[in-house]
Amino acid sequence: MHAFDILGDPVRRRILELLTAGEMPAGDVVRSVGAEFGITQPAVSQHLKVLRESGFVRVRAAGTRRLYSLEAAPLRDVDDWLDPFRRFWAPRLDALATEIARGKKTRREDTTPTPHHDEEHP
Amino acid sequence: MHAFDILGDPVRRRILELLTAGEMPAGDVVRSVGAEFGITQPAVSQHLKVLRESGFVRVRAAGTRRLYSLEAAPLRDVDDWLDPFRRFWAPRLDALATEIARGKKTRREDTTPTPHHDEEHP
DNA sequence: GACTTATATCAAGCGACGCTTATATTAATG
DNA sequence: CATTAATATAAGCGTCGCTTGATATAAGTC
Repeated sequence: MHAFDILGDPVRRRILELLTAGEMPAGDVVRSVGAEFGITQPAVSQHLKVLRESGFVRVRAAGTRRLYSLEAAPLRDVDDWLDPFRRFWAPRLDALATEIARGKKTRREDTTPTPHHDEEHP
Repeated sequence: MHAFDILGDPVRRRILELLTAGEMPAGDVVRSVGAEFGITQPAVSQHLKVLRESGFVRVRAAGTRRLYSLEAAPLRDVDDWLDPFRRFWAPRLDALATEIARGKKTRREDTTPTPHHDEEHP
């Protein structure tokens, strides 16, 4: 299942946002998200499973609790996918800043951008 | 329909990637994507419709042709959604660089990040 | 104006996904 | 050891999105 399919679901997006605050037991996620979306415990648990199997989150057992935490990699992939599109709104010049900011490997030999659509119709 | 739902489909993602090269007639998209995914003209046309109605692309008529081009806004929204997660992989320090790079409006009063999971259970 | 080209729309089928209820599993607790 | 708490799994069902085949629209061409 592709990363974007995972993020297609609002419940899953919300779960990821929640985990931004740090590790959290499944029960807390269930209460929070369950209340917000009006869905049951199994429903949330299944979303957690999807997030687990797609590598978006990690689990750690603590007694009967399951502590979930964010896993950066898949989201980073999404971020990378966005890369070719950034030039459509990034102010230019900052190309370098972006490189630095996002810790780029190599990419881009600075071909003149040519943003889309150039009216020349008669 | 949420931006991530739009991007959930691989055909639509490919179309957007194609349009990265600039404005392109529907027919070209049909041939390119159609061949790559083995789908018909109506299929592609409907994906274009979805992209149109969700604001990911813009159309311009030129005779019987329809010239499609990228629209940055929705992708930018996705980029913005990723923001709270960036600290999970961005090397820190670059916070400033990122701001510059991504042309941030205001956001973030620089609260100490505190990346996830902090064990303190009794 | 008939014909072709380019593209959109419609109707229908199918499959996948998410939700629910019920139940299983495993750990803590008395 | 029986019971409760926390979480996961199973089975069934409805819905929704994707694709196809057929058709509509509209602009160029002869």
